Amino acid sequence: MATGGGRAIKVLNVAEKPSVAKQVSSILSRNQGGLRTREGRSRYNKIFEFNYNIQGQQCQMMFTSVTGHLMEIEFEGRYKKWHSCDPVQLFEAPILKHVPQDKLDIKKTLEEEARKCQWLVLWLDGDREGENIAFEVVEVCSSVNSHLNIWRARFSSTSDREIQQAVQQLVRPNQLFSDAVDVRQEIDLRIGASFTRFQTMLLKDAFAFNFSTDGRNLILSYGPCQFPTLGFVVERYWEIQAHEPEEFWKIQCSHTTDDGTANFDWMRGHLFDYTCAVILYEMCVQEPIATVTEVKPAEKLKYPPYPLNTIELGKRASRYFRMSSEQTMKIAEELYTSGFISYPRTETDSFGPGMDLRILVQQQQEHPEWGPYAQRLLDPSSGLWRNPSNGKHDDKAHPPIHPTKFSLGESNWREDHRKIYELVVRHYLACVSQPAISAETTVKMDIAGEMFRVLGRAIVAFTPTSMTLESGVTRPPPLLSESELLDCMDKAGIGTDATMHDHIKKLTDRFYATKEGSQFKPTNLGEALVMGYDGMGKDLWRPKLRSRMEEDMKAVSLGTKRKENVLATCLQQMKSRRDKDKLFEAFEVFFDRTNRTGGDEQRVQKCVRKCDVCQESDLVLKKTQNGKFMVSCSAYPLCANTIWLPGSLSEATVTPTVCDRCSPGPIFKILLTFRRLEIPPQFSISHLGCVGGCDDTLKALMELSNSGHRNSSNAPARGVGTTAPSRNNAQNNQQQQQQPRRQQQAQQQQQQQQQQGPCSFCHQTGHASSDCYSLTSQNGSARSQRVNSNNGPIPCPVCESPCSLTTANTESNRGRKFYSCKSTERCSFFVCWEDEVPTTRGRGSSSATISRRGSRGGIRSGGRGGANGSDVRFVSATGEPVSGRSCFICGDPSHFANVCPSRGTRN
DNA sequence: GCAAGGTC
Repeated sequence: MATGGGRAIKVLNVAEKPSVAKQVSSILSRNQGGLRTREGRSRYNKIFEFNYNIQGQQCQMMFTSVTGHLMEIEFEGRYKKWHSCDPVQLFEAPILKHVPQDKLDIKKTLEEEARKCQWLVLWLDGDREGENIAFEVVEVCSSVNSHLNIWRARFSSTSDREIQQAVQQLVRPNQLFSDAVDVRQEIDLRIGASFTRFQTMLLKDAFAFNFSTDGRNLILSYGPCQFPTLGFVVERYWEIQAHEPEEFWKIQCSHTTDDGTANFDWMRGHLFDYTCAVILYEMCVQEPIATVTEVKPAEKLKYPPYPLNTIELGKRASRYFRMSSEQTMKIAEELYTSGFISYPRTETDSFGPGMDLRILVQQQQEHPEWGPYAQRLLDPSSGLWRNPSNGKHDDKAHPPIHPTKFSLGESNWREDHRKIYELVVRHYLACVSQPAISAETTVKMDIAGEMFRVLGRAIVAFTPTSMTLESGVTRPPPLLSESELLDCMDKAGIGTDATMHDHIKKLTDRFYATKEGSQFKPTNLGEALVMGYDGMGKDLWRPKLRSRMEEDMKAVSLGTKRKENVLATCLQQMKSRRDKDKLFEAFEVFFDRTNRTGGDEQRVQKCVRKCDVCQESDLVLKKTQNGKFMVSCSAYPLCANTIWLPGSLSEATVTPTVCDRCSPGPIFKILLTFRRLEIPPQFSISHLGCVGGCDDTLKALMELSNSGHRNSSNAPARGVGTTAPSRNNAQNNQQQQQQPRRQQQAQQQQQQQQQQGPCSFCHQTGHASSDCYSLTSQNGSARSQRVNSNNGPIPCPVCESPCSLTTANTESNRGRKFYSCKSTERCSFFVCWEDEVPTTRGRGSSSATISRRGSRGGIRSGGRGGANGSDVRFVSATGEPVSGRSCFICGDPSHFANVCPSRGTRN
């Protein structure tokens, strides 16, 4: 660094935001003969002036700021309009970097000041974006003063020590860090703009969307952050949809004394196998003395949270107040600008060594609610104080969010300001506190080898007051909450702490998701988009794409990958991913088609005749995306004249042959090719047809198609304005969407069957010939098993389905036989035999069928219920053996325990 | 009319 004693040089200092310019100026100007402030061209970005000595060089410091990025990138003029080019061209279209209109004031200030200066010192934040902004400032300043000596101040917080150190150890800006951001910007712009234009223009008019856009223009945007965010919401929704409730069983045990009731948890949790649960339950009721094996008093410490950063603030505000992350940031921003809390956009969750943490507590002593606690914290005799533990995040620019000024609540605060301020204060007080201590006693006990546990009770030995076998069902997870969503995004590196809430808000703004309380539910549109992109490549909506990009950016910033290579590879990969068909397929699941041309619906389009309705345009042959052919007016939607051709068509081509019978002409004949299996045998698969009315063959086939012949189109043979697909209104579509998928499938199947007409084999309705029972019986599957029961599994006495014979494998019940119906979905037959299966019922299988299920740690559910006159042995609730048919819960001989009214009848 | 990232 050049040094010298002589004349003072003029130094232009630029910070990323006005607050930093002010803070740094006030630190550096201390004891330097005063700080002067003057206005710049931009009303927010003042200029501070003071004298300072940098390594022996006397400097006249001018300190101003920008407000984040000074420049933006955009496509060259001729590519700006949506219809100016094929969106795919945006992958290569020239890009310009320029200072936008609203930043011109700042640019002017920089130019004016730079002309006067010899040095430029860049005080931008210490991250990649900061480095990129630094180069934007360099570009503006160098353009008016090419002799500037350019320096970079590196500081990780605005503490006095850091700032003093940074100014004495100036370095050069890092071009590689800045390059990484250039790559990110270009990729985001090209991918975002190209995919957004592509899918908006393709889909917007091609489908009838069943929601209101509140008068706004519908934009189907794609972005490398917004899509993974949507993906998290949709993925959870699909998980809920796919959940199949499964029944489980658990032993509930309690003990009541004068002090109250202690409910013990079965340490197995629950089992999915009723048979096994019954065996274990029986063992317990047979030997009901509970032996307490362990009484363990323990002191539990609840540690304070890490210091607060933006993501944690968002998560906590959502959890405590159900406040959206967007609203939280807005309020936090307002509290920050009015000086009550520190800068709210920070990753940092640890306090640096320079901060006076006690002063912040002292400020809070007067508060009526938490003031007394703050006083105790400061009292050394209380032993409450503890230096905060540190998290692992540090953005090197800001401290964790903390209160900076005391307030009892300001007159202009709304309830949300009060809540967020209180959250920040309480979180801070917690951070500097000792852990909370709670006393907890764990009691473990053993009943017949089964372990139970209760927390917080001191019990020594006893007989359980009640012991029951309870059933329950597994439940799906809840919809994704905002707090969970922020967590998912944080873990996957989607967005930054300052932009996460924007990506979340975008989901609702774009009608991709709705917010119910604090939970997100995808709309049909959101689900359709993710489904479409899933077909194009799962990574397009999963967080991996962004993570991979992040890795590449990191490599660019370290110099291990070249900027140009990363850009070219990434864009090339994305360019090839567009797939119209996949998007159409997905949207057709959720929405009805319009006849407006949004996409490439008209794969075949040729004039057949002049339209006989509007008398102006042509009737043309069209093929829809789902393969149906129609002849319709090219003036649609002004004229809706449409003739639907048979659904059994595989191909159709307009020929130059003119019909010599129909008028007014010319009417061109269409070469029709049918699918053999879908038309009656007497018809030829190839036919030169006429839509003018003379063609009896075509009429017959259209008639068949219309009458619900197998695989026919459901659309009318001819109609005006009635050309919509079978799901013909949005409300219907909406209702359908709300039903579980399985139910929809069943309904669709039923509808298909109704449309199919009678089975061609047995001439009965309700099924297709491919599913005809008369065929399956010939194949010797289910029916032959029943017919041939002497050699096969034992038939269930209730429903005749095969039954299984299970041998218990528990230590004390090893060898006991359980006989249950395999059709557990439909039949509840279940019975326990003391000895072997009665020989009169045929030969039984001897293999044990108990199998463990890994993920749930339970055992597959078996049969249940039943009332059969066999030799059954059960025990009563008091432990006495009950022979014959009695219920072992209440002892009533008229029913079995599994249908005992005392615990409710199932099935 | 499009992205994501700064910040006021």
